[in-house]
Amino acid sequence: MTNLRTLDLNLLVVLRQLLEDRHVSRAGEQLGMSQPAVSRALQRLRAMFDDPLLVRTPRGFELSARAEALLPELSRWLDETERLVSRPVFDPATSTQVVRFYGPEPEVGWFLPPLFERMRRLAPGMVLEVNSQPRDHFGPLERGDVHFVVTPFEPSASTAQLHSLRLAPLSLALVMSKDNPLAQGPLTLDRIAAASHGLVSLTGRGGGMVERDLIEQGQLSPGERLNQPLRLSSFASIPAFCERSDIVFHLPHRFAEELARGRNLVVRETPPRTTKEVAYAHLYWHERFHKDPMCRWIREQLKAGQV
Amino acid sequence: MTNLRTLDLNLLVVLRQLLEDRHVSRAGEQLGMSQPAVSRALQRLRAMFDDPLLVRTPRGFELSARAEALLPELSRWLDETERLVSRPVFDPATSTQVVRFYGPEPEVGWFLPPLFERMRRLAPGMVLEVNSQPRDHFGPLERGDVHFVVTPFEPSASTAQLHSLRLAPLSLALVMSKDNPLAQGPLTLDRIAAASHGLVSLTGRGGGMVERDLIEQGQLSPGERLNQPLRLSSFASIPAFCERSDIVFHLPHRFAEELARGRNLVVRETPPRTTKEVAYAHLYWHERFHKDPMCRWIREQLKAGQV
DNA sequence: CTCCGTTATGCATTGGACGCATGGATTCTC
DNA sequence: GAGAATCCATGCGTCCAATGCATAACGGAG
Repeated sequence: MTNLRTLDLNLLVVLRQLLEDRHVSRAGEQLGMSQPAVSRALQRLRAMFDDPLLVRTPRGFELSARAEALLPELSRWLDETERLVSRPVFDPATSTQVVRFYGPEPEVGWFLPPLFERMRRLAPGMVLEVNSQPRDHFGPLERGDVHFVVTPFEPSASTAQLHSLRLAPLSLALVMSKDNPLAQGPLTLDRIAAASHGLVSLTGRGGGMVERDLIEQGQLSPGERLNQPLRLSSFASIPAFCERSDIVFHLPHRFAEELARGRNLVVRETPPRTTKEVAYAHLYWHERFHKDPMCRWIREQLKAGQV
Repeated sequence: MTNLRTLDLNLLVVLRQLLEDRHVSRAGEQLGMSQPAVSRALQRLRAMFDDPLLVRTPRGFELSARAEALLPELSRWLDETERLVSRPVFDPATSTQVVRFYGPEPEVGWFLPPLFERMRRLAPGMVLEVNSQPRDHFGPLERGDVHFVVTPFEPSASTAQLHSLRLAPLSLALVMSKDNPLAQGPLTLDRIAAASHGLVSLTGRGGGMVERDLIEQGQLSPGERLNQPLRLSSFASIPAFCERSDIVFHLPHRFAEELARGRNLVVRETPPRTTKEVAYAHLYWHERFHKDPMCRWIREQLKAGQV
C-alpha cells in the first residue's frame, strides 16, 4: 500500500483544476496561485503519479491516458472530500434522528413537553426518547448513552466536560379540591404548612423541595416534618386523589391548570416566597455533543420553548 | 461550498489514526511523527471541523458525536484516496481493454500476429484493433486515436513527443513456383535482379525496398527499374499467382513458409546483403500512453514475441 | 497529596511552497 | 522567415508553517 502520509493530498485539488483547464496559467488564476506555483505543483503531481498527466501538443496541453482516466474519478473524489469536511447540516424538517434524554420525573414531565410540542411542529420525523429509570444521573451522559439530562441535581465535581443550561424556573401553584378549606380564604404560608401535601416522585426525592422551603421560611421548625400522607409515582391520578381528599399538590402552574381542567379542582397561586418555591432544573450535556448540530438545535428549541 | 484549497487534506490521514487510537502519542508512533506534532495536528483538525473530535473522559479520549460519524466515512474516504493515487494495475488475464494500432500492410501482417498470439494466450479478454486505411501515419497518434503505430516510415521532424521501438527486422526470403528457373541453381544477386517480381502494397510503397537494395548492390543501375509486373493489395492470392507464373515475391521468411505450405511453391533464402534486405518497421507511440500500464504490457509482449 | 501517564505549549529550526523575474520553447502573424 | 505573443519552466530569495525537543500543565490513581 502506498503510504498516504508521504503524499501531499492537497496537490490533488490543483490537479483537478489542471486537468480541467489543461492550462497551467489559467488553473493558477482559478486557484489563486501564481503560474510558477502551479507549474511546480504539476511537477510534484507528475512524480506522485509517475505519469506526465499533461502532455504538450500543438494545441497546448492534453490529457495523458492516466489523466483521462483520473479526471472523472478525481471529481468524484473531491465531491466526496467536500462532503466529508463540510459541516454536517441538520435539517429539522427532514431529520429522522433520535434525541435521547435522561431525567427523573417530575422534571421530565414539566420541562420536556414544550420541547416536544416544537419538535412535532418543526421536526416531525424526529423521535424523542426519554428515560426516567431511577439511577445515576450523569453516568449516561459520560457514556454517551444519552444526549441530554434534565435534572435539578448538580453533577458531582468529578464529572467534568459537562455543559449546562439553566431551564427557566416554573412557578408553582397549589392544586386542591374545590371543597378543600384551603380553597377559601387567604392562602398564607402557615395555612399551607398546615395542610396535607401529596408529592410525585419516582426517585424518593421531590417533596423535599416544599418542605425545605417552608422550613427556611420559618413555617416549619427544623426536624418537624411536613404532613405528606400521599406519594405517587405519576401525575395521572393526582386529580382523582385531590377531588376525594384534603390533599394539596405543589405543581408548576400551567401543569396544574391542565390537570384541573374539567375537574372539581381549583388551582391557587402560592404567595411570593424565595426562589425555592419554583420548580427548577438544569439541562446537561456532554462535551461530545456540544457541537453536534442536532443537539444544538434541540438546545435552541428548549430555550425558545420556555415561557 | 467550503474551499478545499484552504484546507489541509493531509490532516485527515492523521485524523483517522487519532480516531482509531484515541491516543495522541500512540497515533504519533504509528504515523511516524512526534507527539507534539500530532497534538498540533489535532488542534488544526478541531478548528477545521469546528468540533472537539476527541473528548477527555476518565478513560482517556473518546470520540465526539461528529467523530463517531466521521470515522467510518473517513476510512472509506482513505480507501478511495489510496485507490485514486495508487498505480493502476493492469491485469492482462482479466483486462477487456481495446488496444488500437495503426499501420500499413504489409507491416501489420508481418509484425502484429506474434503479438496477437501472445494476447490470445495471456490476455484473452483484450481486443486488438488494427486500422490500415491508407493515410497520414502519425496524425492518429497525436490525436490519441490509436495507442500504437507500426510503420517503416519515419515521423516528420515536427511531430515530437513520440517514443519508438525498433522491431526486430525480419529476414526476407523468396517465394516462387517450384517450376521457376530461379528455384534451381545458385540464388545470386544478378539472377534475382533479372527475375520478375511481385509486390504487395496498399500504399503504393513496398517493392521499392527491394529495388533500392539491388541498386545499391550494383545489380541495377540507377534509373533502371526492377521488373515488377504484379502488384497486389493483399497476401491472400500470392500463392495462386506464383504457382502459375514466373513471379517471385520477397517476403519475411516465416511468412513465406506459411504461404508456401502445401502448395507447389518453394521458399529460398536470399543471399547475404545489406540490412535493407530485411523487412523492418518501428513501433511508435505517443507520450500520453508512455506510462500507461496496458500499453507498457503491449510493448513488452511485442518485444518478447520477437524471434 | 504526590506520582505517573498523557497532552499541551514555548521555542528554535528547517524544509518546502510561493512569488517574482527571467529564460526557453513554440505558435501565430505578417 | 523574422518577429511578436503566448505559455511553461526554472533560479533565487523569502517566508510561513509544520516539526522536534524540552518542559509545563493537566488529570487520574494510589
